[in-house]
Amino acid sequence: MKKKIKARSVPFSQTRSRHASETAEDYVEAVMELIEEKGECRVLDLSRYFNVSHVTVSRIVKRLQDEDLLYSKPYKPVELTVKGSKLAKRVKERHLIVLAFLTKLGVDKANAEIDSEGIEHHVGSKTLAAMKNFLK
Amino acid sequence: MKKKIKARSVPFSQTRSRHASETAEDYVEAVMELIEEKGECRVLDLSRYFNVSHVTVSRIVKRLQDEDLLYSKPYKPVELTVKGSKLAKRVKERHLIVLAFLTKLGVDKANAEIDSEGIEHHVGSKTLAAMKNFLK
DNA sequence: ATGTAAATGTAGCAATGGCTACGGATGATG
DNA sequence: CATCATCCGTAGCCATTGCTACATTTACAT
Repeated sequence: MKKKIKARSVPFSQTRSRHASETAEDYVEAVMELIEEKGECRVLDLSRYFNVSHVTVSRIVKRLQDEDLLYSKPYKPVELTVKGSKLAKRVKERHLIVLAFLTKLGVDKANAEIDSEGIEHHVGSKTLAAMKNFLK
Repeated sequence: MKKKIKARSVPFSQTRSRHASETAEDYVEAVMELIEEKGECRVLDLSRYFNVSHVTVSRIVKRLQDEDLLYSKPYKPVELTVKGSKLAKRVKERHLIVLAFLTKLGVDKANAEIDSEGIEHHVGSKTLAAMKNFLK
């Protein structure tokens, strides 16, 4: 009599690990932008960028160092590893595509920027390709 | 000499509270779907749906009861409050629009389902309107 | 060279969402 | 009405991401 419960489509994307990956993507992207903008990226730059305390930033930076995405010595600027730099480029490119896509769809700049920051982490390769295609 | 750090566009969407809202949206939507599908929604139905343990579900259900979105008595099915039901309807409608949108964009069904579940939480009213317009 | 302000680190707390292990409640079946 | 499988709650652990308060380091100015 029981109906089988349809499991959701992303069985292994447990919330916690998915969120940790999103954080990593946000941070490497921010570090790359900040280095481009002002030559270096300090913990406080990141805390202002994300509107969180420097404590939160420094703990996350530590974790991303363990994941070989960032590196920095105490009291020194944060830099990207080769791996982090590659990830940052992919993330930024994806972000720009999503932003351009929403804009072309007719969303105003302010809302396109807000929504693209949330949406970008969930755009898979197929959806990204479809967006690129729409932009042509 | 210092450049001003451009704060990100969503200053108050701190990661933690944003994630808690997404969880609420996912749960009310799931409860509504499960009640439609099989007449009632048990904790174990939700744990199978989300692929998490029943303990995780029951803690989240408790929190959402405090937020007046769900209610249930011990060992009884989970039900939606009026507030939860309204939220669920909005969320489901938005979900369906995002799914239809991605499909019309040319994304295959499987990927459209996966991505829409992540994207839906970040689609603001302006973007949603643009998607609806595209569907016409 | 020294002192001070700014930047960063450390300690420790809370909320959220994962888990296992265990025990109590419910309901169907004999 | 007793038993047993299933369902659910509780206890207690961990990780992540918030925070405040306090300590330390750095760097610049005098």
